[in-house]
Amino acid sequence: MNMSADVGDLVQIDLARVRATRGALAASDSVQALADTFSALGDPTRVRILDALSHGELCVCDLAAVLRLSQSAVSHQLRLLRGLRLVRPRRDGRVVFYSLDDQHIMAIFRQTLQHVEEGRKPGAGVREPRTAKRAKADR
Amino acid sequence: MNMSADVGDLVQIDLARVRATRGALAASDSVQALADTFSALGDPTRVRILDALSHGELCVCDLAAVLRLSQSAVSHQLRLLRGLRLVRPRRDGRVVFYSLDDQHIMAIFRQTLQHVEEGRKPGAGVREPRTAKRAKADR
DNA sequence: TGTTCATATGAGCAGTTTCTCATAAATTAT
DNA sequence: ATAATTTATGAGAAACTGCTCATATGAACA
Repeated sequence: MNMSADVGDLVQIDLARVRATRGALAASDSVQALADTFSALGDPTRVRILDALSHGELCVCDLAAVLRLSQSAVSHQLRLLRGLRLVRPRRDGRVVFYSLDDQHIMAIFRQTLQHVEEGRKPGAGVREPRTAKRAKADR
Repeated sequence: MNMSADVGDLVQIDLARVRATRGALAASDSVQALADTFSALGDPTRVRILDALSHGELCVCDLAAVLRLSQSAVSHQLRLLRGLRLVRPRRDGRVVFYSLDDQHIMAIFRQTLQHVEEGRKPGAGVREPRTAKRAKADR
């Protein structure tokens, strides 16, 4: 284990800037919360679930049909999304309807899509066609 | 392999709603792009990198010092973020400075934090303290 | 009460991820 | 050129993810 750049190692580190930046960092609570949430959004299946629900509530059963996934897979994912309050259940008899729990999410989708589109613009040629994530993507 | 709810299985599926919703789903390109991007944001280390860079550009070396990570780890993560055009490199001699490549990201961070805060509000008691993601979180 | 339908959950496998170590590549200075 | 410094990358280990299968739980109805 060699943390390489513990401030103090005599590398060419701009100590002033390092300390200043450190002082301005977000609380680790916030960092963790952000990562948890994005992590939940960082899966095609869950994006599709949220996208589907954005058009209105659906029961687990219909949701599975819409996305052509097994009921079990959908249920597992819903539990995760529920835990992060991204979706909300409403029981009606033996059926459970799910809906988006927070309109922020769709706004975030929109903005993120904007970021993505931004990249496909004429100007700057794409340096690296995103090989890294593609792996997971094409699974 | 039992896709359970292929439309046609005679379960209690609302065929009309299923088909309607299907027609309104986002293109799989967009879904994939969203998932790829969120996936990149869904890791504490990368969130911290972006947060640090949001205060101004930093060379790899300083960034590693700020976050107390190895140079190698930072470099690997930067490659990933670069691939998704979340950060951009600028070479100056043998040093490479990285900066945020898109202001959208900080806006997305802000909105996502809003979502998170929303949950900590007085009203609705937290049903499930986010056990699922905690695992990864506490790694 | 017992059966049926809808949803939830536990276990386990196959594929990914992220880190570390070792080493290559790039750039400046001697 | 050679050495020194900074960044990039490949390989491999340990941990994590998302799916399926099997089964439990919950609600409605005979």
